[in-house]
Amino acid sequence: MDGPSDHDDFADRLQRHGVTLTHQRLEIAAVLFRTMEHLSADQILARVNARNAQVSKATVYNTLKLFLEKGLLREVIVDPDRVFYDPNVAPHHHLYDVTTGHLTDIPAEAITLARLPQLPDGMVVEGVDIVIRTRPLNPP
Amino acid sequence: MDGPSDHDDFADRLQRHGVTLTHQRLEIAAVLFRTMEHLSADQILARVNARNAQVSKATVYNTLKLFLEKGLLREVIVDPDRVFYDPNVAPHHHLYDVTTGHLTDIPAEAITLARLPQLPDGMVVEGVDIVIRTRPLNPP
DNA sequence: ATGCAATATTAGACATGATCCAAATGCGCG
DNA sequence: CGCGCATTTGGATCATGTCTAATATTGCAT
Repeated sequence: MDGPSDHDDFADRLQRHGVTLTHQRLEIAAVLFRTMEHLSADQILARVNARNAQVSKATVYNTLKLFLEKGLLREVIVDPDRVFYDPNVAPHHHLYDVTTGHLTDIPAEAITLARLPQLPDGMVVEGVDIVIRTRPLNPP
Repeated sequence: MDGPSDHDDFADRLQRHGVTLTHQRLEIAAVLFRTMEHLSADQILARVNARNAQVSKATVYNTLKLFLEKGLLREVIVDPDRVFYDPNVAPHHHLYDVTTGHLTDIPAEAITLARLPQLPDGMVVEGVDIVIRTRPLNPP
Protein backbone atom coordinates (compact mmCIF):
# COMPACT_ATOMS: atom_id res chain seq x y z
CA MET A 1 0.00 0.00 0.00
CA ASP A 2 2.35 2.71 1.12
CA GLY A 3 5.62 2.43 -0.67
CA PRO A 4 8.88 3.86 0.58
CA SER A 5 8.08 7.06 -1.28
CA ASP A 6 5.79 8.16 1.55
CA HIS A 7 8.72 8.58 3.84
CA ASP A 8 10.62 10.44 1.17
CA ASP A 9 7.71 12.83 0.76
CA PHE A 10 7.71 13.52 4.48
CA ALA A 11 11.46 14.00 4.47
CA ASP A 12 11.13 16.51 1.65
CA ARG A 13 8.41 18.36 3.43
CA LEU A 14 10.44 18.63 6.63
CA GLN A 15 13.51 19.82 4.79
CA ARG A 16 11.60 22.37 2.78
CA HIS A 17 10.50 23.82 6.09
CA GLY A 18 14.02 24.00 7.42
CA VAL A 19 13.81 21.03 9.74
CA THR A 20 16.92 18.89 9.90
CA LEU A 21 16.08 15.25 9.56
CA THR A 22 16.28 12.69 12.29
CA HIS A 23 14.88 9.24 12.60
CA GLN A 24 12.48 10.34 15.33
CA ARG A 25 11.19 13.37 13.46
CA LEU A 26 10.48 11.25 10.43
CA GLU A 27 8.54 8.77 12.51
CA ILE A 28 6.44 11.51 14.03
CA ALA A 29 5.91 13.14 10.66
CA ALA A 30 4.81 9.82 9.26
CA VAL A 31 2.19 9.38 11.96
CA LEU A 32 0.84 12.87 11.41
CA PHE A 33 0.95 13.21 7.66
CA ARG A 34 0.00 9.72 6.67
CA THR A 35 -3.50 9.86 8.12
CA MET A 36 -3.96 13.63 8.42
CA GLU A 37 -5.97 13.00 11.59
CA HIS A 38 -6.13 15.42 14.49
CA LEU A 39 -4.06 13.79 17.20
CA SER A 40 -2.98 14.73 20.68
CA ALA A 41 0.62 14.42 21.85
CA ASP A 42 -0.30 11.28 23.78
CA GLN A 43 -1.87 9.67 20.77
CA ILE A 44 1.11 10.51 18.64
CA LEU A 45 3.46 9.03 21.20
CA ALA A 46 1.38 5.88 21.35
CA ARG A 47 1.27 5.47 17.59
CA VAL A 48 4.94 6.09 17.08
CA ASN A 49 5.75 3.49 19.66
CA ALA A 50 3.04 1.05 18.64
CA ARG A 51 5.50 -1.80 18.21
CA ASN A 52 8.50 -1.13 20.41
CA ALA A 53 9.18 2.06 22.33
CA GLN A 54 11.68 4.08 20.34
CA VAL A 55 10.78 7.72 20.79
CA SER A 56 10.56 9.42 24.15
CA LYS A 57 7.78 11.63 25.39
CA ALA A 58 10.18 14.58 25.58
CA THR A 59 11.12 14.18 21.96
CA VAL A 60 7.52 14.07 20.86
CA TYR A 61 6.85 17.36 22.63
CA ASN A 62 10.08 18.90 21.35
CA THR A 63 9.28 17.84 17.84
CA LEU A 64 5.71 19.06 17.92
CA LYS A 65 6.89 22.44 19.13
CA LEU A 66 9.48 22.51 16.36
CA PHE A 67 6.96 21.55 13.70
CA LEU A 68 4.65 24.29 14.96
CA GLU A 69 7.39 26.92 14.69
CA LYS A 70 8.25 25.75 11.23
CA GLY A 71 4.66 25.91 10.11
CA LEU A 72 4.22 22.22 9.53
CA LEU A 73 1.37 21.97 12.01
CA ARG A 74 -1.37 23.95 13.66
CA GLU A 75 -2.61 23.64 17.20
CA VAL A 76 -6.30 23.16 17.75
CA ILE A 77 -7.51 24.23 21.17
CA VAL A 78 -10.99 22.90 21.75
CA ASP A 79 -10.56 20.46 24.60
CA PRO A 80 -9.61 21.80 28.01
CA ASP A 81 -7.48 18.74 28.68
CA ARG A 82 -5.22 18.45 25.68
CA VAL A 83 -4.04 20.10 22.53
CA PHE A 84 -4.72 18.57 19.15
CA TYR A 85 -2.23 18.91 16.33
CA ASP A 86 -3.57 19.52 12.89
CA PRO A 87 -1.38 18.49 9.96
CA ASN A 88 -3.52 20.60 7.66
CA VAL A 89 -2.09 24.10 7.73
CA ALA A 90 -4.27 25.48 4.98
CA PRO A 91 -6.94 27.88 6.24
CA HIS A 92 -9.93 25.93 7.45
CA HIS A 93 -12.14 25.47 10.47
CA HIS A 94 -13.41 22.69 12.68
CA LEU A 95 -16.41 20.67 13.66
CA TYR A 96 -16.00 19.40 17.18
CA ASP A 97 -18.17 16.59 18.50
CA VAL A 98 -18.52 17.46 22.16
CA THR A 99 -19.56 13.97 23.17
CA THR A 100 -16.86 11.96 21.45
CA GLY A 101 -14.15 14.60 21.25
CA HIS A 102 -13.81 13.98 17.53
CA LEU A 103 -12.57 16.77 15.29
CA THR A 104 -13.40 17.21 11.61
CA ASP A 105 -12.29 19.83 9.15
CA ILE A 106 -14.57 22.39 7.60
CA PRO A 107 -13.22 23.84 4.37
CA ALA A 108 -12.55 27.55 4.70
CA GLU A 109 -14.99 28.29 1.89
CA ALA A 110 -17.86 26.66 3.76
CA ILE A 111 -18.02 29.69 6.02
CA THR A 112 -17.83 33.34 5.20
CA LEU A 113 -17.28 36.11 7.66
CA ALA A 114 -19.42 38.97 6.51
CA ARG A 115 -17.26 41.48 8.28
CA LEU A 116 -14.51 41.57 10.80
CA PRO A 117 -14.68 43.71 13.91
CA GLN A 118 -12.38 46.66 14.41
CA LEU A 119 -9.09 45.61 15.90
CA PRO A 120 -7.32 47.56 18.63
CA ASP A 121 -4.61 49.85 17.28
CA GLY A 122 -1.40 48.21 16.10
CA MET A 123 -2.85 44.73 16.35
CA VAL A 124 -3.01 42.35 13.45
CA VAL A 125 -4.93 39.15 12.95
CA GLU A 126 -2.81 36.09 13.38
CA GLY A 127 -5.64 33.71 12.63
CA VAL A 128 -9.35 33.14 12.84
CA ASP A 129 -10.48 29.97 14.53
CA ILE A 130 -14.04 28.87 14.14
CA VAL A 131 -15.22 25.85 16.02
CA ILE A 132 -18.72 24.55 15.64
CA ARG A 133 -19.52 22.43 18.65
CA THR A 134 -21.95 19.66 17.86
CA ARG A 135 -23.71 16.90 19.74
CA PRO A 136 -26.26 14.17 18.94
CA LEU A 137 -29.81 15.45 18.70
CA ASN A 138 -31.49 13.03 21.10
CA PRO A 139 -30.99 13.25 24.86
CA PRO A 140 -29.23 16.24 26.35
CA MET B 1 -19.29 52.85 45.15
CA ASP B 2 -20.98 49.51 45.04
CA GLY B 3 -23.88 49.40 47.45
CA PRO B 4 -25.20 46.25 49.07
CA SER B 5 -27.67 45.94 46.21
CA ASP B 6 -24.97 44.39 44.05
CA HIS B 7 -24.93 41.31 46.17
CA ASP B 8 -28.72 41.15 46.10
CA ASP B 9 -28.64 41.27 42.32
CA PHE B 10 -26.23 38.39 42.23
CA ALA B 11 -28.35 36.44 44.70
CA ASP B 12 -31.40 36.98 42.51
CA ARG B 13 -29.55 35.89 39.45
CA LEU B 14 -28.33 32.67 41.09
CA GLN B 15 -31.79 31.86 42.40
CA ARG B 16 -33.46 32.53 39.10
CA HIS B 17 -31.12 29.92 37.65
CA GLY B 18 -32.00 27.38 40.30
CA VAL B 19 -28.84 27.69 42.33
CA THR B 20 -29.32 27.49 46.07
CA LEU B 21 -27.49 30.25 47.82
CA THR B 22 -24.45 29.87 49.95
CA HIS B 23 -21.95 32.33 51.22
CA GLN B 24 -19.22 30.89 49.00
CA ARG B 25 -21.31 30.90 45.84
CA LEU B 26 -22.20 34.52 46.38
CA GLU B 27 -18.57 35.45 46.81
CA ILE B 28 -17.66 33.72 43.59
CA ALA B 29 -20.60 35.23 41.76
CA ALA B 30 -19.56 38.65 43.00
CA VAL B 31 -16.06 38.24 41.63
CA LEU B 32 -17.36 37.12 38.25
CA PHE B 33 -20.32 39.39 37.72
CA ARG B 34 -18.95 42.56 39.23
CA THR B 35 -16.21 43.02 36.66
CA MET B 36 -17.48 40.77 33.88
CA GLU B 37 -13.85 39.90 33.10
CA HIS B 38 -12.73 36.58 31.68
CA LEU B 39 -11.05 34.83 34.59
CA SER B 40 -9.46 31.45 35.14
CA ALA B 41 -10.27 29.28 38.14
CA ASP B 42 -6.99 30.26 39.75
CA GLN B 43 -7.66 33.93 39.32
CA ILE B 44 -11.13 33.55 40.75
CA LEU B 45 -9.76 31.68 43.75
CA ALA B 46 -7.16 34.36 44.29
CA ARG B 47 -9.67 37.19 44.10
CA VAL B 48 -12.20 35.55 46.36
CA ASN B 49 -9.52 35.01 48.94
CA ALA B 50 -7.79 38.31 48.42
CA ARG B 51 -8.04 39.25 52.08
CA ASN B 52 -8.21 36.03 54.08
CA ALA B 53 -8.63 32.53 52.71
CA GLN B 54 -12.28 31.61 53.05
CA VAL B 55 -13.17 29.54 50.01
CA SER B 56 -11.35 26.36 49.06
CA LYS B 57 -10.05 25.41 45.68
CA ALA B 58 -12.47 22.47 45.53
CA THR B 59 -15.42 24.75 46.13
CA VAL B 60 -14.33 27.11 43.40
CA TYR B 61 -14.20 24.25 40.92
CA ASN B 62 -17.48 22.77 42.17
CA THR B 63 -19.16 26.12 41.90
CA LEU B 64 -17.85 26.92 38.46
CA LYS B 65 -19.11 23.57 37.23
CA LEU B 66 -22.47 24.25 38.80
CA PHE B 67 -22.70 27.72 37.29
CA LEU B 68 -21.87 26.25 33.90
CA GLU B 69 -24.65 23.67 34.16
CA LYS B 70 -27.09 26.32 35.22
CA GLY B 71 -26.18 28.55 32.32
CA LEU B 72 -24.69 31.32 34.39
CA LEU B 73 -21.32 31.05 32.71
CA ARG B 74 -19.63 29.96 29.52
CA GLU B 75 -16.26 28.31 29.16
CA VAL B 76 -13.77 29.84 26.78
CA ILE B 77 -11.13 27.46 25.51
CA VAL B 78 -8.34 29.41 23.85
CA ASP B 79 -5.37 28.78 26.09
CA PRO B 80 -3.92 25.28 26.24
CA ASP B 81 -3.14 25.73 29.92
CA ARG B 82 -6.36 26.90 31.47
CA VAL B 83 -10.02 27.50 30.96
CA PHE B 84 -11.47 30.97 31.13
CA TYR B 85 -14.93 31.56 32.48
CA ASP B 86 -17.07 34.10 30.72
CA PRO B 87 -19.86 35.71 32.73
CA ASN B 88 -21.42 36.92 29.51
CA VAL B 89 -23.68 34.14 28.27
CA ALA B 90 -25.24 36.11 25.45
CA PRO B 91 -24.06 34.97 22.02
CA HIS B 92 -20.80 36.64 21.20
CA HIS B 93 -17.26 35.87 20.16
CA HIS B 94 -13.74 36.64 21.25
CA LEU B 95 -10.62 38.52 20.44
CA TYR B 96 -7.62 36.78 21.93
CA ASP B 97 -4.33 38.54 22.29
CA VAL B 98 -1.83 35.76 21.80
CA THR B 99 1.01 37.66 23.42
CA THR B 100 -0.69 38.81 26.59
CA GLY B 101 -3.38 36.16 26.85
CA HIS B 102 -6.01 38.84 27.16
CA LEU B 103 -9.56 38.11 26.03
CA THR B 104 -12.06 40.65 24.77
CA ASP B 105 -15.62 40.22 23.63
CA ILE B 106 -16.80 40.69 20.07
CA PRO B 107 -20.51 41.37 19.77
CA ALA B 108 -22.26 38.62 17.87
CA GLU B 109 -23.46 41.11 15.25
CA ALA B 110 -19.90 42.09 14.39
CA ILE B 111 -19.51 38.82 12.51
CA THR B 112 -21.87 37.06 10.20
CA LEU B 113 -21.54 33.52 9.05
CA ALA B 114 -22.63 33.50 5.46
CA ARG B 115 -23.53 29.85 5.56
CA LEU B 116 -23.01 26.89 7.81
CA PRO B 117 -21.57 23.64 6.56
CA GLN B 118 -23.64 20.49 6.36
CA LEU B 119 -23.71 18.67 9.66
CA PRO B 120 -23.45 14.90 9.96
CA ASP B 121 -26.80 13.20 10.34
CA GLY B 122 -28.51 13.52 13.69
CA MET B 123 -26.07 16.11 14.94
CA VAL B 124 -27.09 19.52 16.12
CA VAL B 125 -25.09 22.64 16.75
CA GLU B 126 -24.44 23.28 20.39
CA GLY B 127 -22.56 26.48 19.78
CA VAL B 128 -20.31 28.35 17.44
CA ASP B 129 -17.09 29.69 18.84
CA ILE B 130 -15.13 32.18 16.86
CA VAL B 131 -11.78 33.31 18.17
CA ILE B 132 -9.74 35.90 16.36
CA ARG B 133 -6.17 35.55 17.45
CA THR B 134 -4.30 38.82 17.37
CA ARG B 135 -0.80 40.03 18.05
CA PRO B 136 1.10 43.31 17.86
CA LEU B 137 2.09 44.30 14.33
CA ASN B 138 5.82 44.81 14.87
CA PRO B 139 8.27 41.93 15.24
CA PRO B 140 7.10 38.34 14.99
C1' DA C 1 -37.35 25.54 68.35
C1' DT C 2 -35.26 20.66 67.37
C1' DG C 3 -33.73 16.86 64.91
C1' DC C 4 -32.55 14.86 60.64
C1' DA C 5 -31.58 14.02 56.02
C1' DA C 6 -29.85 16.06 52.07
C1' DT C 7 -26.67 19.28 50.31
C1' DA C 8 -22.30 21.94 50.42
C1' DT C 9 -17.63 22.67 51.82
C1' DT C 10 -13.04 21.39 52.76
C1' DA C 11 -8.03 19.70 53.03
C1' DG C 12 -5.27 17.15 51.01
C1' DA C 13 -4.27 13.19 48.06
C1' DC C 14 -4.39 12.13 43.37
C1' DA C 15 -4.43 12.18 38.08
C1' DT C 16 -2.97 14.08 33.91
C1' DG C 17 -0.77 16.82 30.36
C1' DA C 18 3.10 19.20 29.58
C1' DT C 19 7.81 21.17 30.72
C1' DC C 20 12.49 21.04 32.49
C1' DC C 21 16.95 19.26 33.26
C1' DA C 22 21.40 17.26 33.01
C1' DA C 23 23.46 13.39 30.93
C1' DA C 24 24.18 10.66 26.86
C1' DT C 25 23.96 10.12 22.04
C1' DG C 26 24.47 11.04 17.33
C1' DC C 27 25.51 13.83 13.38
C1' DG C 28 27.87 17.18 10.21
C1' DC C 29 31.92 18.77 8.72
C1' DG C 30 36.73 19.97 8.83
C1' DC D 1 38.82 10.48 12.41
C1' DG D 2 37.33 13.41 15.90
C1' DC D 3 35.40 17.70 17.59
C1' DG D 4 31.40 20.42 18.67
C1' DC D 5 26.79 21.37 18.37
C1' DA D 6 22.17 19.66 17.96
C1' DT D 7 19.16 16.09 19.37
C1' DT D 8 17.33 12.71 22.32
C1' DT D 9 16.27 10.79 26.71
C1' DG D 10 14.50 9.30 31.52
C1' DG D 11 12.99 11.07 35.20
C1' DA D 12 11.93 14.75 38.10
C1' DT D 13 8.97 18.53 38.28
C1' DC D 14 5.07 21.62 37.53
C1' DA D 15 0.28 23.24 36.93
C1' DT D 16 -4.65 22.43 36.31
C1' DG D 17 -8.04 20.15 37.58
C1' DT D 18 -10.49 16.01 39.97
C1' DC D 19 -11.58 12.92 43.78
C1' DT D 20 -12.45 11.37 48.41
C1' DA D 21 -13.85 10.93 52.94
C1' DA D 22 -14.81 13.72 56.71
C1' DT D 23 -17.10 17.83 58.43
C1' DA D 24 -20.25 21.57 58.29
C1' DT D 25 -24.44 23.75 56.84
C1' DT D 26 -28.95 24.02 55.22
C1' DG D 27 -33.79 23.34 54.78
C1' DC D 28 -37.66 21.14 56.30
C1' DA D 29 -40.96 18.51 59.07
C1' DT D 30 -42.62 18.19 63.20
